[in-house]
Parts: sequence; C-alpha cells; structure tokens
Amino acid sequence: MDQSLKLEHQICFQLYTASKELTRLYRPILAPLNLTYSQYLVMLVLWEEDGIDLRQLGSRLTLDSGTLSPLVKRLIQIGYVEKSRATDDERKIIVRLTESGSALREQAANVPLQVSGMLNIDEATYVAYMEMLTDIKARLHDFGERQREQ
Amino acid sequence: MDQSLKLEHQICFQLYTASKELTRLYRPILAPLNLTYSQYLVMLVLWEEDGIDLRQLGSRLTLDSGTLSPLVKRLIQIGYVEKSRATDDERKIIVRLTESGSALREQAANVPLQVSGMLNIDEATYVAYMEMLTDIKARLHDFGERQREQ
DNA sequence: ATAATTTAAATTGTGCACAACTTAATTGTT
DNA sequence: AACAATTAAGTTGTGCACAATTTAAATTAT
Repeated sequence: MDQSLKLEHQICFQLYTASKELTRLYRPILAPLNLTYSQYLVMLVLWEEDGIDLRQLGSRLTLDSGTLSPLVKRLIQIGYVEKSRATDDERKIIVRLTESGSALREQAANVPLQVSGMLNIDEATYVAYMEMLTDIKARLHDFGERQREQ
Repeated sequence: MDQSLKLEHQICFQLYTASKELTRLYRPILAPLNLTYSQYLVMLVLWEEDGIDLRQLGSRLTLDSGTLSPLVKRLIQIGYVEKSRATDDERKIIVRLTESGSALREQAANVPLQVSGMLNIDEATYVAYMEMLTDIKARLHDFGERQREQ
C-alpha cells in the first residue's frame, strides 16, 4: 500500500497526538487552580502583560473572538479577570487581572517544573525541541506569506 | 519576572499552536474531500485496515467513544462508512468502508505530498522532527507507566 | 448456574476552536 | 461633513475532545 498515507508517517498526526497527550498531563495539575488548559494560557499572557485588549490576547494565542469571548466570560465568573472598555477606542475590551487572578500566579509558579519533571527531559533536549517546533511554525508562516503574495 | 512562566518558553504552547496551525493547513486541502481533519484521520486508519471495531479505532487515534460515536455517525451520513455488529461479540461495532469511502482513497493519495510541499521540508529534517515527536510521546507514556506503578 | 465484575458503545454535559455573520466604533476618502 | 471601508467584539452554528454516566453483552468468580 501507499506508505505516504500511513497514519504513523503523518507529521500532523504525531503533532496532534503529542499535543493532546501533553495537554492531558496538564489537566490534573491545573485542576487545583480551577483552570482548563486554554484558560491557563490566557492567564500566562496576562501575568506577562496585564491589561491588554482581547485582540492582542487573541493574536498571542492564535484564537479568535469566537473562542476568546466565552472563555474570558468564564474567567470573569471564576473571578480571575475583569473586563472594561478602552477609553481611547471604545471598540476595544481591556482584560485585567483581579486580586485573585494576580495571586494565582504564586500557585502556578511551580506548574512548569512539575511538567518538565513529568517529561523527564534535560535542558539541552528541551531547547532543541523548542527550536524544532518554532521551525515548524516558521515554515507554516512562510507558506502563508508565499500564498498571500500571489 | 519568573522566566519559566513565559508563554513562549512552554513546550506545550509550541506544540499546541504548531498542531493547530498545521491542522489549519489541512482544512482547504480536505474540504474538496468533504472531510474534517479528524474524519480524515479515521479514514486513514480504515484505508490501512478496514472493518475494525470502534475501540481499536479509538486506541489508534487516542479518542474515546464520546468523540468517535458522533464522528462515525457523520461519516455514515456522508456515505463513506457503515456500521455493523460483530458476530462473535455483540458489544463490538465494526466500521467498514463503503464503495464511496474506498474510492476516496485515490483522491486523498496526493494530500501528504501537498502538505509536505507547503511545509517545504526536506526528508532528513522531516525524519528528525518525527523522531522528536515520537520521543516526546514516549516520555509521556513513560511517565504514565511510572505513575501506574505506584 | 448465578452473581459480580468487566468491557464496548452510546449519551449527556462542558468547554474549546473556528467559520460566518452582526453590531458598533473608528478611520479613510472624496 | 458625509459616505465607504475597516476594525473589534460578540453571537450563532458545527464539530471536536473528554469526563461521567448508562445500557447491554461478555467474563470471571463463587
């Protein structure tokens, strides 16, 4: 049979399952923080730069308003963030950490260490893998730009 | 600030976005085949070994019945597969390709080539990346086993 | 043989992810 | 200034993904 159609030979499939399984690893770690994986990503962004608008948040995470609007709504219900309109541009919604959302950062501080411990990976390998993933994304973006040119 | 909580330093985030963006690349390629990405994965399995049961299908793709049951239902509606009960074990549901589902294989034959063309990646790099992803998954499984032991 | 346990699918409920569309604010053009 | 085009969020609808539960069939234990 045509080898190229074999499931295990598809890089997309390996990426897809690796990502799913790593996310599964996060679930029990994030549960005590009362966060899903996607919500955790939003919190990571806000802990880096608080008070950004939804569009910026979306571009950091490659998520559109259809995903982010309800997700942020849930973070508001939990009490980790709050929304407000930007004064200079009434279209923009600013997302800001609450006291509780800020405080959560201390609790989350050990999450990365827990995960890398689970992966049992040394620093050099970790860096090499990060570069590969960055490269894959760069190739995808390059293709996107080549497309746009025509 | 604590570097370990920076979004871009998280291997999970790079995996998550790389997977999402690669899947996005597939969408326009799979649209003419009338398939979503997940449905395409199911078809890949069936083109390899037709007539397997749902549980085997799920273990190949790391998907449970909650995902697969409705997904297969949609493939039946499209007309690519059909279900039947296993005669030796009435619990098992056998999924089989229809004429139309089998024929689709020819149309799908060039999908992998299209994708690797888009990625613009040479064979050696491709192999290296596949090994990385396999290794990440192996580490995740190792952890899972270490857990179970205790 | 009968009861207890396990297993395979399906169902229900929650939360992404994204396309397509709507609404309102802003910017650009004439 | 008035109109067109663009932009930011939100909404609706579809399809995963998975936990938890249910139902029925098959195994195992007693």
